[in-house]
Amino acid sequence: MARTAGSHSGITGPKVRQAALELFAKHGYAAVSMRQIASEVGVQAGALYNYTPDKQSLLFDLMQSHMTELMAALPDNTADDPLQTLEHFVRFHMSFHHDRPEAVFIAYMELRNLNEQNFAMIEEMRRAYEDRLQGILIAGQANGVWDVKDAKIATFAVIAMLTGVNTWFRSAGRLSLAEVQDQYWEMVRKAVGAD
Amino acid sequence: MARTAGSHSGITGPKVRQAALELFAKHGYAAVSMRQIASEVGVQAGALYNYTPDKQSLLFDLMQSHMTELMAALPDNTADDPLQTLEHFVRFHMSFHHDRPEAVFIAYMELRNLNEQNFAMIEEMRRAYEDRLQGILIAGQANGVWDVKDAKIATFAVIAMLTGVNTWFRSAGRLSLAEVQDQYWEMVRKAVGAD
DNA sequence: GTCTATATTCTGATAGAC
DNA sequence: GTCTATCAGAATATAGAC
Repeated sequence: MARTAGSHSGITGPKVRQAALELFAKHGYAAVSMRQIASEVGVQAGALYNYTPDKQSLLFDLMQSHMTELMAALPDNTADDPLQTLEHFVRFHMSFHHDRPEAVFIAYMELRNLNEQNFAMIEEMRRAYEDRLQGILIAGQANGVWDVKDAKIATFAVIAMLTGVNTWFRSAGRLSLAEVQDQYWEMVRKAVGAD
Repeated sequence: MARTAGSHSGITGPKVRQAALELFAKHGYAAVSMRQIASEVGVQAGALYNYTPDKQSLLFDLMQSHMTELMAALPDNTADDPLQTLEHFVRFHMSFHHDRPEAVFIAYMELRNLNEQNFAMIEEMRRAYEDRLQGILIAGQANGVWDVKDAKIATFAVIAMLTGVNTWFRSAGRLSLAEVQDQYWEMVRKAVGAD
């Protein structure tokens, strides 16, 4: 998008983040230059440094925002029925991840490009999210609603299965997201041994 | 590892591939320079070009070798019992992927760094592999051994679930691979609705 | 087959004008 | 807040000596 030199849109900050999100998701953090991001936004490379101290912070901000939004959007585990709580989690995870494929992709692919301190912060947020599912699985186990041998392993299995949908699902395809959600929920329900 | 300048080990080719495998898996294709690979091997950067025409070919060779080995190692679907065939696939997938974490990581993470033609070749091999699992699921469905609504979706779900083990499993951890295989097989068996 | 040296282009980041 | 110009270094790949 061409811009008049020196003009002030007032929304350059968000545009920088959006351009970085798209380019990092498409080509990878290491393969994208600050000049490419600037070109996408419509400014010169130097102007980016009004919005981020460096490239690493840009990546971290994107990942941190994503994880914060994920935790904020996650419904509380307040349903009386563990089976219903698990179903809510499954459907929530699938729809949330479906809505932001670029951020999800970056969150999984660019962990190794975070510096040590930033990596630790993102990992902690990821663990907190996984703990929510693990808590649901433990609760249902305690109540005899289902039968999982090891809640931690089941947590990993379910999250990997659900997140994998992003690699193949396309809205224009054979099935709607709702249909895919139904089928994944059925597989999860059976996998944990619920009736 | 230091090397005497000009010495001829006779195994530089494999060492180049091994160094690239490790470095690409650890830091990502785009983040690794030919100089880094050369340094790991113990030669100067220019010498690498006796073994690969360019960096892209090095990546492609690693991924193609991995997929070729995967297809070659995959057992034929010749068991009489579909349930046993599926169990063999699950255990094979888990142990094969456990044995070569670097190659698996690269095969999943670096697809976007392949050029168009190389990408098409790798994708075709991946599809052939997925088709093998899909064939198993369709056969068991036809025989009434289990009940999967959509074999393609179940294929994606199972592969994502199994491959995800590589992101967390460590041999030194709480559980052995055999124990994890048992638990994943139980979850897969239940998920497809087999007795 | 490996070396050294180099061509050419690109990189993240900064300085100072406006 | 954005520009132009620039620094210092790193990138892939090649050429030619040995």
